[in-house]
Amino acid sequence: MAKQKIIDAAIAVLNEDFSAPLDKIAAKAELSRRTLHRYFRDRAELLEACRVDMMHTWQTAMMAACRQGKDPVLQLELMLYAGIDCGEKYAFLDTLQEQAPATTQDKAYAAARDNWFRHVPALQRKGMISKELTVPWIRILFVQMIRSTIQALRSGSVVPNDIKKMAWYSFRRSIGMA
Amino acid sequence: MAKQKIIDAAIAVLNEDFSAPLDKIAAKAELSRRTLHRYFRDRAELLEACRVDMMHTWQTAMMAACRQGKDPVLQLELMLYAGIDCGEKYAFLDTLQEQAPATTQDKAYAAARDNWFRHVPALQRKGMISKELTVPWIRILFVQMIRSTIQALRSGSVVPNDIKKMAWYSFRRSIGMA
DNA sequence: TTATAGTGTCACACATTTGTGATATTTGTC
DNA sequence: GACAAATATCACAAATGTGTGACACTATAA
Repeated sequence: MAKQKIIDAAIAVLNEDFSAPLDKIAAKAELSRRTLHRYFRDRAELLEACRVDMMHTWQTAMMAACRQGKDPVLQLELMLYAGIDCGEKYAFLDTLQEQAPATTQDKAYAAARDNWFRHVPALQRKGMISKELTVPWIRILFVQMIRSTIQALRSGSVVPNDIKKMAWYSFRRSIGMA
Repeated sequence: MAKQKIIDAAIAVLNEDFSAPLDKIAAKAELSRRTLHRYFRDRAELLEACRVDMMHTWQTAMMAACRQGKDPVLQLELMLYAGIDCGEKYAFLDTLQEQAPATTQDKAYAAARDNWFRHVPALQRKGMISKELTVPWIRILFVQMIRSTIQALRSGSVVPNDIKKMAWYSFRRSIGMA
Protein backbone atom coordinates (compact mmCIF):
# COMPACT_ATOMS: atom_id res chain seq x y z
CA MET A 1 0.00 0.00 0.00
CA ALA A 2 1.31 3.38 -1.05
CA LYS A 3 -0.14 5.15 1.97
CA GLN A 4 1.82 2.99 4.37
CA LYS A 5 4.93 3.36 2.27
CA ILE A 6 4.67 7.13 2.59
CA ILE A 7 4.11 6.95 6.32
CA ASP A 8 7.13 4.75 6.79
CA ALA A 9 9.25 7.07 4.69
CA ALA A 10 7.99 10.08 6.62
CA ILE A 11 8.83 8.48 9.95
CA ALA A 12 12.31 7.61 8.76
CA VAL A 13 13.03 11.07 7.38
CA LEU A 14 11.35 13.20 10.05
CA ASN A 15 12.98 11.18 12.78
CA GLU A 16 16.31 12.51 11.57
CA ASP A 17 15.21 16.00 10.51
CA PHE A 18 11.86 17.15 11.76
CA SER A 19 11.62 20.09 9.34
CA ALA A 20 12.74 18.17 6.29
CA PRO A 21 10.81 19.18 3.13
CA LEU A 22 8.15 16.90 1.74
CA ASP A 23 10.30 16.28 -1.32
CA LYS A 24 12.67 14.29 0.81
CA ILE A 25 9.88 12.14 2.15
CA ALA A 26 8.48 11.60 -1.32
CA ALA A 27 11.93 10.66 -2.59
CA LYS A 28 12.40 8.23 0.27
CA ALA A 29 9.05 6.66 -0.56
CA GLU A 30 10.02 6.60 -4.24
CA LEU A 31 7.03 8.67 -5.23
CA SER A 32 6.43 12.15 -6.58
CA ARG A 33 5.46 14.86 -4.15
CA ARG A 34 2.23 15.19 -6.07
CA THR A 35 1.26 11.62 -5.25
CA LEU A 36 2.10 12.17 -1.61
CA HIS A 37 -0.40 15.03 -1.59
CA ARG A 38 -3.06 12.77 -3.04
CA TYR A 39 -2.89 10.68 0.12
CA PHE A 40 -2.29 13.47 2.62
CA ARG A 41 -3.84 16.89 2.26
CA ASP A 42 -0.92 18.63 3.92
CA ARG A 43 2.03 18.21 6.22
CA ALA A 44 -0.10 18.24 9.34
CA GLU A 45 -2.26 15.40 8.08
CA LEU A 46 0.80 13.32 7.27
CA LEU A 47 2.24 14.01 10.69
CA GLU A 48 -0.97 12.97 12.35
CA ALA A 49 -1.04 9.78 10.29
CA CYS A 50 2.49 9.05 11.45
CA ARG A 51 1.48 9.54 15.04
CA VAL A 52 -1.49 7.21 14.74
CA ASP A 53 0.53 4.61 12.88
CA MET A 54 3.33 4.68 15.41
CA MET A 55 0.94 4.46 18.30
CA HIS A 56 -0.84 1.54 16.74
CA THR A 57 2.38 -0.32 15.97
CA TRP A 58 3.71 0.21 19.46
CA GLN A 59 0.46 -0.74 21.16
CA THR A 60 0.16 -3.93 19.14
CA ALA A 61 3.73 -4.93 19.89
CA MET A 62 3.27 -4.08 23.55
CA MET A 63 0.08 -6.06 23.92
CA ALA A 64 1.70 -9.08 22.35
CA ALA A 65 4.68 -8.72 24.65
CA CYS A 66 2.69 -8.29 27.82
CA ARG A 67 0.41 -11.23 27.15
CA GLN A 68 3.38 -13.57 27.18
CA GLY A 69 4.37 -13.39 30.80
CA LYS A 70 3.44 -12.24 34.25
CA ASP A 71 7.00 -12.00 35.48
CA PRO A 72 7.92 -8.30 35.44
CA VAL A 73 11.47 -9.03 34.36
CA LEU A 74 10.35 -11.09 31.40
CA GLN A 75 7.77 -8.43 30.58
CA LEU A 76 10.46 -5.79 30.55
CA GLU A 77 12.61 -7.86 28.23
CA LEU A 78 9.70 -8.37 25.87
CA MET A 79 8.83 -4.69 26.05
CA LEU A 80 12.33 -3.80 24.99
CA TYR A 81 12.14 -6.22 22.10
CA ALA A 82 8.78 -4.74 21.15
CA GLY A 83 10.32 -1.29 21.14
CA ILE A 84 13.17 -2.51 18.99
CA ASP A 85 10.80 -4.16 16.56
CA CYS A 86 8.93 -0.87 16.23
CA GLY A 87 12.31 0.65 15.58
CA GLU A 88 12.25 4.26 14.54
CA LYS A 89 8.54 4.35 15.16
CA TYR A 90 8.98 4.09 18.88
CA ALA A 91 11.76 6.66 19.09
CA PHE A 92 9.98 9.16 16.88
CA LEU A 93 6.70 8.73 18.70
CA ASP A 94 8.49 9.51 21.91
CA THR A 95 9.86 12.69 20.34
CA LEU A 96 6.49 13.75 18.94
CA GLN A 97 4.92 13.18 22.31
CA GLU A 98 7.21 15.79 23.80
CA GLN A 99 6.37 18.38 21.17
CA ALA A 100 2.58 18.18 21.13
CA PRO A 101 0.36 18.41 24.17
CA ALA A 102 -1.25 15.13 25.12
CA THR A 103 -4.65 14.26 23.66
CA THR A 104 -6.98 11.68 25.08
CA GLN A 105 -5.53 8.97 22.88
CA ASP A 106 -2.03 9.95 23.85
CA LYS A 107 -2.87 9.51 27.46
CA ALA A 108 -3.98 5.96 26.81
CA TYR A 109 -0.71 5.31 25.03
CA ALA A 110 1.31 6.86 27.80
CA ALA A 111 -0.61 4.84 30.39
CA ALA A 112 0.09 1.59 28.56
CA ARG A 113 3.75 2.35 28.41
CA ASP A 114 4.07 3.63 31.94
CA ASN A 115 2.19 0.69 33.32
CA TRP A 116 5.23 -1.47 33.71
CA PHE A 117 7.29 1.14 35.48
CA ARG A 118 5.03 0.92 38.50
CA HIS A 119 6.77 -2.35 39.30
CA VAL A 120 10.12 -0.62 39.68
CA PRO A 121 9.95 0.36 43.37
CA ALA A 122 8.96 -3.18 44.34
CA LEU A 123 11.81 -4.63 42.31
CA GLN A 124 14.16 -2.16 43.92
CA ARG A 125 13.07 -3.31 47.37
CA LYS A 126 13.74 -6.89 46.32
CA GLY A 127 17.22 -5.79 45.28
CA MET A 128 16.67 -6.73 41.64
CA ILE A 129 17.02 -3.16 40.44
CA SER A 130 19.57 -0.76 41.88
CA LYS A 131 18.20 1.46 44.62
CA GLU A 132 20.54 4.23 43.52
CA LEU A 133 18.49 4.87 40.38
CA THR A 134 15.25 6.81 40.07
CA VAL A 135 12.24 5.73 38.04
CA PRO A 136 12.45 8.65 35.57
CA TRP A 137 16.07 7.79 34.91
CA ILE A 138 15.20 4.17 34.23
CA ARG A 139 12.52 5.27 31.80
CA ILE A 140 14.98 7.44 29.95
CA LEU A 141 17.44 4.56 29.80
CA PHE A 142 14.73 2.38 28.30
CA VAL A 143 13.96 4.79 25.47
CA GLN A 144 17.60 5.51 24.77
CA MET A 145 18.42 1.84 24.61
CA ILE A 146 15.93 1.52 21.80
CA ARG A 147 17.51 4.51 20.10
CA SER A 148 20.93 2.93 20.48
CA THR A 149 19.65 -0.17 18.80
CA ILE A 150 18.20 1.79 15.90
CA GLN A 151 21.47 3.62 15.44
CA ALA A 152 23.43 0.39 15.58
CA LEU A 153 21.19 -1.15 12.94
CA ARG A 154 21.36 1.90 10.72
CA SER A 155 25.10 2.24 10.95
CA GLY A 156 25.45 -1.34 9.81
CA SER A 157 28.45 -1.79 12.05
CA VAL A 158 26.70 -4.33 14.24
CA VAL A 159 25.30 -7.67 13.17
CA PRO A 160 21.47 -7.54 13.39
CA ASN A 161 21.18 -10.93 15.04
CA ASP A 162 23.34 -9.89 17.95
CA ILE A 163 21.70 -6.56 18.58
CA LYS A 164 18.63 -7.61 20.53
CA LYS A 165 20.73 -9.72 22.84
CA MET A 166 23.25 -6.96 23.37
CA ALA A 167 20.52 -4.41 23.94
CA TRP A 168 18.82 -6.49 26.59
CA TYR A 169 22.11 -7.36 28.24
CA SER A 170 23.16 -3.70 28.35
CA PHE A 171 19.80 -2.39 29.48
CA ARG A 172 19.31 -5.05 32.12
CA ARG A 173 22.71 -4.38 33.63
CA SER A 174 22.40 -0.60 33.30
CA ILE A 175 19.52 -0.66 35.76
CA GLY A 176 21.37 -2.95 38.12
CA MET A 177 20.05 -6.37 37.23
CA ALA A 178 22.33 -9.36 37.44
CA MET B 1 29.18 37.94 24.42
CA ALA B 2 26.35 37.94 21.93
CA LYS B 3 28.17 35.73 19.47
CA GLN B 4 28.50 32.93 22.01
CA LYS B 5 24.90 33.40 23.06
CA ILE B 6 23.80 32.84 19.48
CA ILE B 7 26.00 29.78 19.09
CA ASP B 8 24.60 28.25 22.26
CA ALA B 9 21.06 28.95 21.12
CA ALA B 10 21.78 27.48 17.70
CA ILE B 11 23.20 24.31 19.21
CA ALA B 12 20.20 23.91 21.46
CA VAL B 13 17.66 24.47 18.69
CA LEU B 14 19.39 22.63 15.86
CA ASN B 15 20.09 19.69 18.10
CA GLU B 16 16.36 19.12 18.25
CA ASP B 17 15.45 20.20 14.73
CA PHE B 18 18.28 20.45 12.28
CA SER B 19 16.29 22.41 9.69
CA ALA B 20 14.72 24.82 12.14
CA PRO B 21 14.42 28.38 10.74
CA LEU B 22 16.84 31.05 11.92
CA ASP B 23 13.95 32.88 13.57
CA LYS B 24 13.78 30.13 16.15
CA ILE B 25 17.46 30.41 16.91
CA ALA B 26 17.23 34.18 17.18
CA ALA B 27 14.25 33.86 19.49
CA LYS B 28 16.09 31.36 21.66
CA ALA B 29 19.03 33.75 21.87
CA GLU B 30 16.62 36.60 22.64
CA LEU B 31 17.80 38.59 19.67
CA SER B 32 16.35 39.72 16.36
CA ARG B 33 17.15 37.72 13.28
CA ARG B 34 18.81 40.85 11.90
CA THR B 35 21.31 40.88 14.73
CA LEU B 36 22.05 37.23 14.21
CA HIS B 37 22.94 38.01 10.61
CA ARG B 38 25.32 40.71 11.79
CA TYR B 39 27.40 38.05 13.49
CA PHE B 40 26.97 35.27 10.96
CA ARG B 41 26.73 35.96 7.24
CA ASP B 42 24.46 33.00 6.63
CA ARG B 43 23.27 29.66 7.95
CA ALA B 44 26.40 27.86 6.81
CA GLU B 45 28.67 30.22 8.70
CA LEU B 46 26.64 29.79 11.87
CA LEU B 47 26.74 26.04 11.50
CA GLU B 48 30.48 26.09 11.04
CA ALA B 49 30.84 28.27 14.14
CA CYS B 50 28.79 25.73 16.08
CA ARG B 51 31.01 22.95 14.88
CA VAL B 52 34.19 24.75 15.92
CA ASP B 53 32.72 25.74 19.27
CA MET B 54 31.55 22.22 20.03
CA MET B 55 34.84 20.73 19.01
CA HIS B 56 36.73 23.17 21.17
CA THR B 57 34.51 22.55 24.17
CA TRP B 58 34.78 18.81 23.79
CA GLN B 59 38.52 18.80 23.22
CA THR B 60 39.12 20.99 26.25
CA ALA B 61 36.99 18.77 28.46
CA MET B 62 38.61 15.65 27.07
CA MET B 63 42.14 16.90 27.57
CA ALA B 64 41.37 17.78 31.14
CA ALA B 65 39.82 14.39 31.67
CA CYS B 66 42.65 12.39 30.13
CA ARG B 67 45.37 14.23 31.99
CA GLN B 68 43.98 13.03 35.26
CA GLY B 69 44.67 9.34 35.05
CA LYS B 70 46.38 6.55 33.17
CA ASP B 71 43.94 3.86 34.24
CA PRO B 72 41.65 3.20 31.25
CA VAL B 73 38.64 2.72 33.50
CA LEU B 74 39.16 6.02 35.25
CA GLN B 75 39.78 7.66 31.89
CA LEU B 76 36.51 6.32 30.59
CA GLU B 77 34.68 7.65 33.61
CA LEU B 78 36.25 11.06 33.15
CA MET B 79 35.47 10.99 29.42
CA LEU B 80 31.85 10.36 30.20
CA TYR B 81 31.79 13.25 32.64
CA ALA B 82 33.48 15.43 30.02
CA GLY B 83 30.79 14.51 27.54
CA ILE B 84 28.10 15.31 30.06
CA ASP B 85 29.68 18.66 30.85
CA CYS B 86 29.62 19.50 27.16
CA GLY B 87 25.97 18.61 27.26
CA GLU B 88 24.08 19.14 24.04
CA LYS B 89 27.30 20.17 22.37
CA TYR B 90 28.64 16.66 22.40
CA ALA B 91 25.47 15.07 21.11
CA PHE B 92 25.01 17.65 18.35
CA LEU B 93 28.63 17.41 17.30
CA ASP B 94 28.16 13.70 16.98
CA THR B 95 25.17 14.31 14.73
CA LEU B 96 26.98 16.87 12.60
CA GLN B 97 29.84 14.46 12.17
CA GLU B 98 27.46 12.01 10.54
CA GLN B 99 26.07 14.54 8.10
CA ALA B 100 29.18 16.26 6.82
CA PRO B 101 32.22 14.48 5.43
CA ALA B 102 35.23 14.62 7.72
CA THR B 103 37.65 17.51 7.32
CA THR B 104 41.21 17.46 8.58
CA GLN B 105 40.16 18.99 11.87
CA ASP B 106 37.34 16.54 12.23
CA LYS B 107 39.72 13.70 11.89
CA ALA B 108 41.77 15.02 14.77
CA TYR B 109 38.61 15.19 16.84
CA ALA B 110 37.54 11.72 15.87
CA ALA B 111 40.98 10.38 16.64
CA ALA B 112 40.95 11.90 20.10
CA ARG B 113 37.61 10.36 20.82
CA ASP B 114 38.35 7.00 19.31
CA ASN B 115 41.65 6.76 21.05
CA TRP B 116 40.23 5.30 24.18
CA PHE B 117 38.20 2.63 22.46
CA ARG B 118 41.38 0.90 21.37
CA HIS B 119 41.68 -0.30 24.94
CA VAL B 120 38.42 -2.22 24.74
CA PRO B 121 39.68 -5.55 23.36
CA ALA B 122 42.38 -5.71 26.00
CA LEU B 123 39.84 -4.99 28.73
CA GLN B 124 37.58 -7.65 27.30
CA ARG B 125 40.40 -10.18 27.50
CA LYS B 126 40.94 -9.23 31.12
CA GLY B 127 37.25 -9.87 31.69
CA MET B 128 36.56 -6.28 32.73
CA ILE B 129 34.26 -5.64 29.80
CA SER B 130 31.79 -8.21 28.52
CA LYS B 131 33.10 -10.27 25.65
CA GLU B 132 29.58 -10.52 24.27
CA LEU B 133 29.65 -6.88 23.17
CA THR B 134 31.30 -5.37 20.12
CA VAL B 135 33.33 -2.17 20.07
CA PRO B 136 30.89 -0.28 17.79
CA TRP B 137 28.07 -1.14 20.16
CA ILE B 138 30.03 0.13 23.14
CA ARG B 139 30.73 3.38 21.32
CA ILE B 140 27.05 3.81 20.59
CA LEU B 141 26.20 3.15 24.23
CA PHE B 142 28.69 5.83 25.24
CA VAL B 143 27.12 8.50 23.06
CA GLN B 144 23.60 7.52 23.99
CA MET B 145 24.41 7.63 27.67
CA ILE B 146 25.39 11.26 27.23
CA ARG B 147 22.14 11.86 25.38
CA SER B 148 20.21 10.21 28.18
CA THR B 149 21.87 12.51 30.64
CA ILE B 150 20.99 15.57 28.59
CA GLN B 151 17.40 14.47 28.36
CA ALA B 152 17.23 13.78 32.06
CA LEU B 153 18.58 17.22 32.84
CA ARG B 154 16.25 18.90 30.40
CA SER B 155 13.17 17.06 31.63
CA GLY B 156 13.92 18.25 35.13
CA SER B 157 12.63 14.99 36.53
CA VAL B 158 16.03 13.98 37.85
CA VAL B 159 18.12 15.80 40.41
CA PRO B 160 21.22 17.22 38.67
CA ASN B 161 23.58 16.14 41.43
CA ASP B 162 22.62 12.51 41.07
CA ILE B 163 22.81 12.38 37.29
CA LYS B 164 26.53 12.00 36.76
CA LYS B 165 26.71 9.19 39.28
CA MET B 166 23.73 7.41 37.78
CA ALA B 167 25.08 7.85 34.25
CA TRP B 168 28.45 6.36 35.14
CA TYR B 169 26.86 3.54 37.09
CA SER B 170 24.51 2.68 34.23
CA PHE B 171 27.12 2.99 31.52
CA ARG B 172 29.75 1.04 33.40
CA ARG B 173 27.37 -1.82 34.04
CA SER B 174 25.87 -1.71 30.53
CA ILE B 175 29.25 -2.68 29.11
CA GLY B 176 29.71 -5.42 31.67
CA MET B 177 31.84 -3.76 34.32
CA ALA B 178 31.39 -4.66 37.95
C1' DT C 1 26.83 67.08 24.22
C1' DT C 2 28.49 64.37 20.71
C1' DA C 3 30.42 60.26 18.87
C1' DT C 4 30.09 55.47 18.45
C1' DA C 5 28.97 50.65 18.88
C1' DG C 6 25.29 47.53 19.27
C1' DT C 7 20.59 46.57 18.54
C1' DG C 8 15.62 46.69 16.78
C1' DT C 9 12.23 47.56 13.10
C1' DC C 10 10.77 47.79 8.63
C1' DA C 11 10.96 46.92 3.84
C1' DC C 12 12.48 44.37 0.10
C1' DA C 13 14.26 40.89 -3.32
C1' DC C 14 15.18 36.33 -3.73
C1' DA C 15 14.94 31.36 -2.91
C1' DT C 16 12.61 27.44 -1.18
C1' DT C 17 8.64 24.99 0.19
C1' DT C 18 3.84 24.03 -0.18
C1' DG C 19 -0.52 22.84 -2.05
C1' DT C 20 -3.32 22.37 -6.32
C1' DG C 21 -5.00 22.05 -11.20
C1' DA C 22 -4.36 20.31 -15.84
C1' DT C 23 -2.62 16.99 -18.60
C1' DA C 24 0.28 13.09 -19.97
C1' DT C 25 2.02 8.47 -18.99
C1' DT C 26 2.26 4.15 -16.97
C1' DT C 27 0.16 -0.08 -15.05
C1' DG C 28 -2.87 -3.79 -14.64
C1' DT C 29 -7.24 -5.95 -16.22
C1' DC C 30 -10.65 -7.39 -19.22
C1' DG D 1 -6.67 -3.00 -28.04
C1' DA D 2 -9.74 -0.57 -24.62
C1' DC D 3 -10.40 0.85 -20.23
C1' DA D 4 -9.79 2.51 -15.47
C1' DA D 5 -6.79 3.47 -11.66
C1' DA D 6 -2.68 5.18 -10.10
C1' DT D 7 1.09 7.86 -10.96
C1' DA D 8 4.30 11.34 -13.15
C1' DT D 9 5.22 15.78 -15.06
C1' DC D 10 4.56 20.48 -15.56
C1' DA D 11 2.88 24.86 -14.27
C1' DC D 12 1.53 28.07 -10.90
C1' DA D 13 0.07 30.82 -6.79
C1' DA D 14 0.61 31.24 -1.99
C1' DA D 15 3.32 30.81 2.06
C1' DT D 16 7.53 30.61 4.34
C1' DG D 17 12.45 31.31 4.97
C1' DT D 18 16.74 33.96 3.82
C1' DG D 19 19.89 37.68 3.37
C1' DT D 20 20.46 42.77 2.96
C1' DG D 21 19.88 47.90 3.09
C1' DA D 22 18.07 51.99 5.40
C1' DC D 23 17.08 54.15 9.42
C1' DA D 24 15.76 54.81 14.27
C1' DC D 25 16.68 53.72 19.08
C1' DT D 26 19.36 53.06 22.98
C1' DA D 27 23.41 52.84 25.71
C1' DT D 28 28.16 54.23 27.10
C1' DA D 29 32.47 56.78 26.71
C1' DA D 30 34.96 60.87 25.44
